[in-house]
Amino acid sequence: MKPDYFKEAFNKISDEKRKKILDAAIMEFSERGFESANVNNIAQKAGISVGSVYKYFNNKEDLFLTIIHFGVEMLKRVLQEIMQSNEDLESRIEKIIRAIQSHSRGNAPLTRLYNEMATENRSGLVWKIVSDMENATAGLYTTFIKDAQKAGTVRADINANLFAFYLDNLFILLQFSYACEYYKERMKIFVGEDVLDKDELVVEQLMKFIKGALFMK
Amino acid sequence: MKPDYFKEAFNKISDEKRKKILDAAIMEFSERGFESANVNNIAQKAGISVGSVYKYFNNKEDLFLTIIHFGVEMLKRVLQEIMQSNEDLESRIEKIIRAIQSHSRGNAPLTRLYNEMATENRSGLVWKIVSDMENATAGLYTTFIKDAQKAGTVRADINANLFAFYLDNLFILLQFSYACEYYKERMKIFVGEDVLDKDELVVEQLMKFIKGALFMK
Amino acid sequence: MKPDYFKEAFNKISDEKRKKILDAAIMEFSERGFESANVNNIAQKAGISVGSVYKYFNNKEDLFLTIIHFGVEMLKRVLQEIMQSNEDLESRIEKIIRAIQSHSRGNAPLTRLYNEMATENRSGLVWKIVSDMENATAGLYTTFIKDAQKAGTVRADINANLFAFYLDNLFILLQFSYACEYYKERMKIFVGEDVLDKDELVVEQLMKFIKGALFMK
Amino acid sequence: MKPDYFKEAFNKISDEKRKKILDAAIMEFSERGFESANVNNIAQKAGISVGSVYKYFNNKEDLFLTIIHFGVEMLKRVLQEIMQSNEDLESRIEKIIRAIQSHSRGNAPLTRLYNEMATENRSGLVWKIVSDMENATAGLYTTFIKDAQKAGTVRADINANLFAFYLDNLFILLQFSYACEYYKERMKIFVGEDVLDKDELVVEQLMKFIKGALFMK
DNA sequence: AATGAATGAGCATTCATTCAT
DNA sequence: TATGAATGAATGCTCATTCAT
Repeated sequence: MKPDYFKEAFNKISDEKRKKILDAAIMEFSERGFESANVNNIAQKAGISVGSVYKYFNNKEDLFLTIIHFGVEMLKRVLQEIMQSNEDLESRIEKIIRAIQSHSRGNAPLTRLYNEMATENRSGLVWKIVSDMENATAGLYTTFIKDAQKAGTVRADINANLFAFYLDNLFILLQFSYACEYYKERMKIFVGEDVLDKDELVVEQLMKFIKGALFMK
Repeated sequence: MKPDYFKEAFNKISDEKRKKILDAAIMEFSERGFESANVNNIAQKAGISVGSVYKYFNNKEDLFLTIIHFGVEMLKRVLQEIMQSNEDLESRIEKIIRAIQSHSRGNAPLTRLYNEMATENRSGLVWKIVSDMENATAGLYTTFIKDAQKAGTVRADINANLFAFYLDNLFILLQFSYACEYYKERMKIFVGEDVLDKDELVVEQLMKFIKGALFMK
Repeated sequence: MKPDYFKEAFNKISDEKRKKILDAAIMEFSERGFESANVNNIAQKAGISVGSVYKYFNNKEDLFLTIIHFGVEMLKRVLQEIMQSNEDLESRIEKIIRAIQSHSRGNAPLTRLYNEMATENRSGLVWKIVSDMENATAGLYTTFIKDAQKAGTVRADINANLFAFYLDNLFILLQFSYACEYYKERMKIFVGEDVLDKDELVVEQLMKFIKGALFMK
Repeated sequence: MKPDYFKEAFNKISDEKRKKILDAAIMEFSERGFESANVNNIAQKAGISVGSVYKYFNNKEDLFLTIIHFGVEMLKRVLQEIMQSNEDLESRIEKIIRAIQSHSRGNAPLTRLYNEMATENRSGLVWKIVSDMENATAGLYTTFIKDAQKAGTVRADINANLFAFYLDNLFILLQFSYACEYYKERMKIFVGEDVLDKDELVVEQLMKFIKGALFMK
């Protein structure tokens, strides 16, 4: 019933303090990776003592999981906002792409963490946190595609589950391409050094790619 | 002129020994990540002494880079083989997808390493190794799409660079989905627990997705 | 402005603890030399953890430099006390000789360190610490000799700088002869096995040697 | 009966090879000290294999002792040559001073080794090698002084043993001052930056110092 | 509740020495 | 006899975690 990875004490502190701790941890983990991240550093950056960190979290891993949880919740909110609107699938997809551009740029460290986490050799625990978001996402995308198939806008000869999967794959790598050094460089190689100044082109072409894949002609 | 990250001595040992060392390192690095990987463990698994490891490599990082280099070369070879065939774009894409399925399953640790590496906070060095493969891939895909556009099989109203990019994005995440725990779980959520037994379906649907995106109707 | 080679934390601990650490380090370094000295040993001897050693000092070298600094400061104090007295040159020299006898015996490990340090292949850093003491000593001796030349007690036909140098050379080797195994054995060969029980004779004869060299007849 | 620290095999190799090995060892030991000296390096510099080093010497320490032995023998020869001449004490002392200047400059690494060795925390073994030279030196100096006392050139009111000791102390530190970085810097502080260009002055003043100490007026 | 000094297990790396060839 | 690849014990240093204040 307490799906959290922090102790009661972390709930009781001021929002400001909590934010400072989360921000410090996000920066440290995203800059140095889980192993190299230094708990003492995080405490210092957050302006609290190490002792306090361990009053709020059982260990380094739980602090990491809390951050992940926090990031996932933020992403969830962004997605839900888009998904709750009453537009057609095409508009929603375009909105998601634009949201990815602004969110992964504005929350680059958090996005890098998502990449980090997917690598992490502690997947088991991480998975518990992320799975329900993936579940939600998967369900939503699949449902929308199925609905659109019934409505006749999306072609009927495709497997909605797999198409939802491929769609989300495109979204995930786009996210990384705006936030993670490695994928950013890779995108530049594919598209050109100035790709980061051509958001509109990226959206337009990705929409063409997806529409071609999904929709009736 | 010496693009390698190992010492002369590593060249002189038997192929069998070299393989044992590379395998041990691949396992350790892919299982635990760069930081947590233990050089003494690698030596033990490889059946040699730590001292020998340092006779072959200057340090842990160089051992890691050698592994990456090795993995990249292997991937290159797989791709080149496919690309040099004289088939049309559609067949080639299908071949790539099938190659991804078998290669990322057969070389899961190596593939996990690719994910690991893209995360690594030592991107600078890693990038030097991987960038030329990315360059080659990007060039090839883009050229093929442009040629197909001229030939009239691929629609003319798209930006070849970006489409090549999206295509490769799909490939990369497919790779991870067969090799990395996290992405494997995610794929199961999207497609179903038995997805790993449905390779043919995955290929067929991905082909539909891509063909819809690329080709004329 | 902070001419010290230790961290703030080393200032904050109790005098007793600080002394235990310095003593342990002096013993280890003087017994085994810089390279062979074992930081873990020092920690154990001092009754603290290795981690603490590194809370107090950035590294082994800084610990060594701190010890040297400490030894130099102690020597400085001994010399200054003697030099500030209002006696004539002859009395002062005799006092120095006696001070050397008691100080190098009472602080043998520290004195051995001085020898060690003069050898050390890290002279650069060490020199920064010791040079100001050497400067002070050189200046003092030279000035005193010049003054005595003006006063007519020391002969006028000598170069004060060089005579000060030779004087200090005698002092330094006397120091080593009471503290370092090698030089102690050598002294026994020159003077006899019982030389360590004949402090008065050593003083008396060294005074004769120096007075003959310096003073008018 | 075999007062050497090397194996038979070292006797059998060519003079040239032996010299290369000794030179390489002298350089390495004097540059880096006993602990930091690297046997593999020495072998490489000498153009032989490590295996061979261990064919010639039982271990690193014996190699070190052999070097010391070699250095001592060389010094002995220099001294004996001077001492066998038929001059008076004063001339001989001057000759020794000049010999120190040229020898410690010409064989700086060897001289540094002498300093190194006196520090070494393996004094026991070292002492066995050096003691007979010290014995010889001590005996010679003392005898000469006693003879000169009988002849009436050196004052009768001094202890020949102690004066010989002080004399040799001056010689030893002069040696170091020309060969060891630390003592060289110290000499510059006492005498001036250009002291190394003023050999004549150094001799002249040291002669004055010693003559004042020893001789009748 | 908060602090931060203290702990000590853990790991990368070096190098004297051995021994199969 | 000579080689040099192989060994593995040894050690400086880091950092997650604890706990006395």
